Amino acid sequence: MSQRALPFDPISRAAELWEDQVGPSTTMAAVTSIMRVQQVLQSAVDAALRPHGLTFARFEALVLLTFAKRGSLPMRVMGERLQLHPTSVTNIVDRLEADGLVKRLPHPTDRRTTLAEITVAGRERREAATKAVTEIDFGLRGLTERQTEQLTELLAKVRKAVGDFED
Amino acid sequence: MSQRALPFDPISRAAELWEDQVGPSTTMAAVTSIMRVQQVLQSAVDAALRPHGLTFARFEALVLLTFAKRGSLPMRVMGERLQLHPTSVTNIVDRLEADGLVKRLPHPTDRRTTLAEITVAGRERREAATKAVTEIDFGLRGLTERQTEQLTELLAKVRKAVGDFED
DNA sequence: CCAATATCAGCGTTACTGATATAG
DNA sequence: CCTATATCAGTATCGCTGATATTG
Repeated sequence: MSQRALPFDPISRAAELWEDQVGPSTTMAAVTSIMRVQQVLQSAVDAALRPHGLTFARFEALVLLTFAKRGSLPMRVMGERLQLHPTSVTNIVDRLEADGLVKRLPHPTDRRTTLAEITVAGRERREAATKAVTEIDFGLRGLTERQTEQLTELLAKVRKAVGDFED
Repeated sequence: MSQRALPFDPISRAAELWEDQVGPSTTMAAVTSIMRVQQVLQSAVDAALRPHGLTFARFEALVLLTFAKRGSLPMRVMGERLQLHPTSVTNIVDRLEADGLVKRLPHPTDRRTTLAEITVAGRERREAATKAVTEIDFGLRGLTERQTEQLTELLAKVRKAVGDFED
């Protein structure tokens, strides 16, 4: 993150100037807002996870494996679900494996693919980490339950329109 | 970005499992959604800006300077407005200056501070880049004008609650 | 012969820490 | 003496490209 609070809303200010000098500002304001909030949430969550030796990306990977039937998934599938580049999956699993939270296993039938399986230590770490992030509400504040759901719904429209999923 | 569309909404799916096995999922779903959408927008915007030799961070810096009275601002102020770490400001201004889009100037009264001033080339580049990102609507799709405004409003609540600004 | 999976080396970007020089 | 501003060196994360080995 950084610095202190500004005495005005920088995005709203920028939107006014943009409207005057550039053009319609609705989209620009929304996009800038998402960028800013993401940054805030990311650093809040990372700070909460740091004592547990995890980043949000690694935490998400652990959660995904926790939910998997046998606690394991092909690395390709992990990348698909988490929207990660194949090399990023390799990197994240590397780090998790080095910490003993995940174990690489050969796929029973397809010898090209590698399974990542969460270990007992991984499940324990995931649980402690979950406690840490839920305690700070993932850094998200200022919204009612209803508004939080509204936000998720609006973002789902975007994700769908952008081809994140079909349904 | 990565890969193809999933046949289901991965966040909605994760929320169900989270609800069953972990706890309330409202906040988690919203935060994950923001992270995902930010990622999508970031890569869309960066792709549009790449031909212009800019990243979104550098583009934002150029826009900020465009709006400044004399086209210049102290680097500290830039960091404040853009919520950037001081070393990131140095880095970004370095790159912009190397491309001739910005020029460092001594502050007239306070000799500790350095001004970054946008050049004529910088203004031209900003304009071309603006065209590029507005043409793709900053990567934002699937929302009506009203919904886009709603999104901005919800995120403003968060930014305010989180101390991004006072007002 | 072609496609898929995972890895590796390497590059670019940004965030951060800690240290430093200069100036108020 | 203390604080503020900007920079530098160095580290970590992550995204991506291009290349490679292995397997289907």
